[in-house]
Amino acid sequence: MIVRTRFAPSPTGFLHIGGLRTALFCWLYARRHSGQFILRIEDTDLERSTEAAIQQILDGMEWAGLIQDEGPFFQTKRFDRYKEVIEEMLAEGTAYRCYCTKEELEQMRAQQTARGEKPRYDGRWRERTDSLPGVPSVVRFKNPLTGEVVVDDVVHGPVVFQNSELDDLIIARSDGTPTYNFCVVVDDMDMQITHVIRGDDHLNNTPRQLNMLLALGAKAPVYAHLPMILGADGAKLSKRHGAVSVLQYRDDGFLPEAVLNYLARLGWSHGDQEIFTIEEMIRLFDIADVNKSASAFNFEKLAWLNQQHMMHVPAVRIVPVLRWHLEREGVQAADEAQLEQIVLSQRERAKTIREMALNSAFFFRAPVAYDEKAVRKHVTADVRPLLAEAAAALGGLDDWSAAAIHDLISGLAAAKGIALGKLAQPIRLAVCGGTVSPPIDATLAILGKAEALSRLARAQALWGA
RNA sequence: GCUCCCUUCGUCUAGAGGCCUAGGACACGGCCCUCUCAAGGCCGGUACAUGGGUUCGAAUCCCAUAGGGAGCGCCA
Repeated sequence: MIVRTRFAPSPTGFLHIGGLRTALFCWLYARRHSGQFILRIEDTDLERSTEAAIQQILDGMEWAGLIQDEGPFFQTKRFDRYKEVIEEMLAEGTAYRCYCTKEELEQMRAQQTARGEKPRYDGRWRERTDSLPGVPSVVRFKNPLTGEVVVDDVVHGPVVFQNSELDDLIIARSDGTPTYNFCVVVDDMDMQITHVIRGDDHLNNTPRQLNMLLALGAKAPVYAHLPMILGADGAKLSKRHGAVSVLQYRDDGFLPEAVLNYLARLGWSHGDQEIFTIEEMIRLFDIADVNKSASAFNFEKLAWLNQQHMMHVPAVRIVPVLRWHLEREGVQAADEAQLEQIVLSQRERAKTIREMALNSAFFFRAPVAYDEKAVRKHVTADVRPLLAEAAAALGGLDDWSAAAIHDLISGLAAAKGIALGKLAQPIRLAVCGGTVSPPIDATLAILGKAEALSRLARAQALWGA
């Protein structure tokens, strides 16, 4: 059997972190079993689905690297097929027409609620064969009245539902269009989905879908219902904390592999390992090991993981991303080798690549202002001559490598009997404008001799050194 | 209201009856390293929701209770 999983978002909003995790688990499972991952857009809600949302989902999936083997399929393009199945069911008697008006149904529900019962359709048209001419009708699935349905869920274990709790759901609206639960069933059957992996908010829909699948003579897929992701405060994910587009994570400077790693570790683990490459996730991930309980989204841990990935991945992996973020800050950076050096020296001091870009802009723009307080503290009367001496010595340095620069500066500091910091900080201020940068030798080396010396000269003139 | 699901440090988790005076990670505090900021190393505190069983023995099994969540649409 070839494993076939699917991710089936509805384009009524952006792809957020919860959807991405569902997609990831589907994708990982398919990859691990050399199966196929199918992308299906569930756009039957014509009112709320938008073209922008579709594009946004596609972009998000691409950024994350979760590439489908088949699709994207669109349910709106399959209406003929759904209609065909509905006709079949009507003919076979597994579905029937119901002529209740919306008002009638509302009234029925109101009465049931008043009696403390669960609101549901009472089956008043189930056995009728007549029709009301001129009155619009819907088509309902004839759900079994007795017995039970067992959803043998991979993460939850067997979950039993009584058929008596289930009512006859509408599969075709009065305008003839099919409804969600029905489309899912037909699609999963037609697309030969073997493993349905989705959020556990769908667990309650599963027995109905299973009954329909059985009525259609299809083989039931394996189900796995994933726990939800909550906001940092433990409440439902909202726009305030994480329910933003996954593309926002790209814009904020996160690596897709870090986001995926973080998502994988939400509800799943492999011993004490925290950092996983994509390959490791594929090799080690199994839905059977997924937890049952919901988990809260923790931004700090994601940031930490992002930095871990930045430090572990080859620097060239980061270069184009850094370039992209620099450009968004209005900095044009052409030199590949220089960018690589920046990544190497900055990645342990930034949680995100955006932060790295912000911290590295000074390499491309000479400081226009200097941290006043720091200047007062570090550029004291006694160090001014030393600064001049250092600048002069650097001017005579032919080998502009970090090692040579380091030898020169620390040699000078030693000769003068002062701590390295006494000299490094003023130089740092002169070339960066602030007190934070990579080690001073690396900073100067990356800057280049000409640029470094010109910045030093400018600062000296300003400070009267 | 009814049905279904969930419950180990603040957070993510390990834990499949004795290996648990509950392990790891993020965050937090302290120390070390140190030219800044980081990164790194070491140390520290904090958790089995509650109550009953079962058992020689329970975080682990069973039952209640409590709390949280989902579903109950001509939405998906």
